[in-house]
Amino acid sequence: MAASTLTEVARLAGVSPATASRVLNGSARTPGPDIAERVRKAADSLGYIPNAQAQGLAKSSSGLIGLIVHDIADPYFSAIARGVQTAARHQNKMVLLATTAGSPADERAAVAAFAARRADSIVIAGSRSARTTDQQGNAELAAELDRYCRNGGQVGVVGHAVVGAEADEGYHVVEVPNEELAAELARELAASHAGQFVIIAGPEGLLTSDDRVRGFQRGLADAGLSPADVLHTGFDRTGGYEAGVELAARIGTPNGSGGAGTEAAAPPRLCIFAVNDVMAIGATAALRSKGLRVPRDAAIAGFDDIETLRDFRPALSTVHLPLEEIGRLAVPAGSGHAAAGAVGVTGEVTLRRSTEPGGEAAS
Amino acid sequence: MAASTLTEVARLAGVSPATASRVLNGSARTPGPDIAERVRKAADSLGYIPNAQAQGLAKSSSGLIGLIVHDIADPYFSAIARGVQTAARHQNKMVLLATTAGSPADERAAVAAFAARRADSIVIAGSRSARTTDQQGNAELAAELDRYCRNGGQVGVVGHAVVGAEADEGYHVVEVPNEELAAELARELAASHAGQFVIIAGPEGLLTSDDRVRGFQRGLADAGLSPADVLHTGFDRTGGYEAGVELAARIGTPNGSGGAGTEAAAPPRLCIFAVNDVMAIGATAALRSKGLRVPRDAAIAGFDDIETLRDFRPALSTVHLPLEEIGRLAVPAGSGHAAAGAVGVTGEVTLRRSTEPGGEAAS
DNA sequence: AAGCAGCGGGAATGCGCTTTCCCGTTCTGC
DNA sequence: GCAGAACGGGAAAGCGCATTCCCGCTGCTT
Repeated sequence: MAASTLTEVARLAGVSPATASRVLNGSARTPGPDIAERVRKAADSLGYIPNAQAQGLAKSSSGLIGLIVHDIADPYFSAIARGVQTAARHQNKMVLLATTAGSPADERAAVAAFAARRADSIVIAGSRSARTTDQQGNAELAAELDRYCRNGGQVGVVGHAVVGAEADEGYHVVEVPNEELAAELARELAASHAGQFVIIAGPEGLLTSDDRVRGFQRGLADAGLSPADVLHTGFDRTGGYEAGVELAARIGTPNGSGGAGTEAAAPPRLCIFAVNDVMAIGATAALRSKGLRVPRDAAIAGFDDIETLRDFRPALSTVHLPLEEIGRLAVPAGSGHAAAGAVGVTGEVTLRRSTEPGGEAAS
Repeated sequence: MAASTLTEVARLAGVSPATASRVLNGSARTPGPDIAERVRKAADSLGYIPNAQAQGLAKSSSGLIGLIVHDIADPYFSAIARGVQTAARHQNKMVLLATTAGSPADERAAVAAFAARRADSIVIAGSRSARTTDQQGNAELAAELDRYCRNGGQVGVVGHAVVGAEADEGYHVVEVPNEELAAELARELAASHAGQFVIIAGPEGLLTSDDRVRGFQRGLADAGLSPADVLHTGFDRTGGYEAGVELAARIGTPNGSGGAGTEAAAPPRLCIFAVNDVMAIGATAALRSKGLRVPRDAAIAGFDDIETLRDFRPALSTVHLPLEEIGRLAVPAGSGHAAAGAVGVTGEVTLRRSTEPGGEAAS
């Protein structure tokens, strides 16, 4: 028993398909109430479900929003995805998901797939990469996006404009002030920390990471401090952990435990900035596994303010980002002319226990 | 400049649309190599992207997999979503996302929308509800699903068969042994805990929650203990927090802090089972906010083993569930006959610090 | 009373693609 | 050497729907 079609409904109702179509979708022309009723009843009794593909073909629009993320299980992306989903619902559209692990080639493929499905708009949430190995991929991605836009598609990008895209029409970006916020974080930390600063960064060339690093260094400079060491590693928990292991070695044996050959005087406490929360958590875990304690033996701060991590102890100092709102803003307005351009969001430096200056004293 | 069509490609290549179609999609009949080359070149130069809607319409299949979750930002669901996404990729299909907050009405609507898009299969990940207020909604959902299956759709359900669905063809469920695992958890905990047991459960009628509660009680009974108190609350962090506040009051002032009117002898330590990790975290936060410490003043265990929470301290005792695998298994096999039936996964009780018996003694 | 606007309904066309059917050609087998 | 098979290509018929155009009708104007 195949799904019933509009024609069947029309036949059952004793009207033409045209009329049936008119009553079942709010067309401009509304047939008489009696007929409408008949059609609706027929549709109901047949369990009629319009074929969205056919509708899309005829109207050339699909009610689809494409969403591209690196990894949907990453809390950063899933928070954004929630926002996108919310916005989609308001436009009553559905969201098509693609995960790409950040590979420009995969992203290009995803854009093409979305274009093939005639998605009304595309949201790209992942951080862009500027590595030379990705250069070609980025160019192709940009070309694909441009073509999509030229064909009337709308695209919203989180964070950074896609490298090399010629923002025609219908191309807008949600600007996240990563650099400014990181600078602010650095300044606030600098005010209360005497020790050295270290940055745990993502792979070089990952724009979001680079921005945050740059901002943090600038903030340090603003405070009259010299630049922090930068450790490049994976942009995830594992990366943070590995960097944490290295830093633990650098910090040395914690005071109080009877290590051999420890210096007599405690060195000034290290202050670690991990470019995202998940990395910060990983680093903290590594430190802990080496017998070090946060914030006693090292202060640590992250970025993003991931909700799931909010109950983590010591409470993680971080920069709050309105992730869900970012997701909402990233989806292009359904109706109306394409508002090309950029909207901004603001974050907030949120200092918590993990960078408490009193850390040295506390248990 | 509208997207170019197959016909344009064909014209440019000097062949018929039929031939062009045959070369651009692996049809059974492959045209001659010279012609194929010509067509491919034409397609390339035009930047041809096939219109998936039209293809779908013609082939009546869409390459879409519908995924229904309560909330994509919930780490439980996003982990499953990752698995689904992986499986989809292997079938090279795309996933369509719908979030419903667990409302059967919304789920029904989502299924209808998926059906309208002619999704090849649907995965329902959220826990089913058996509340009487949802009864009608559930029935409608079941009916919608049945219809979808009858029309050749495949559906995969995580956890529980949809109440009232008549498993025709193409309906399969990934069985999660919630009850057994909860029982096992209870038995293991019972072996080392002298104090009372309390369960923080989700809303009554939420099947996953009910199963876990039932299993835990059974495990307690197996160990010769009387049933635990059950607190029903929200199935999320907030619910856990609220329950935690109440339990904190029940536990009373922690030993050592100078509360007035504390009993002289420490009462046996409470052992709390929250039916999922996120709730357990919420409860822990509540306890902590009341000055209580885990596991010293209360032991606590969760369920799911959410990855993002793995660095939480005290490390949360829980039941590990292979969430990603569950997601993968939930998506119906793309090709081949619909393997109706059920596949099972196994979890593993994972005891960690939060229920350590030595908790009373440790700092 | 005749003419015209306006409306409710149907016939027909096309969206872009797949696929069946058909036809002309070349290759095979006896 | 010729019948028939096998093959390579094109014409055309949909897939299910929206929509334009058209037609007969009612109700109004002058």
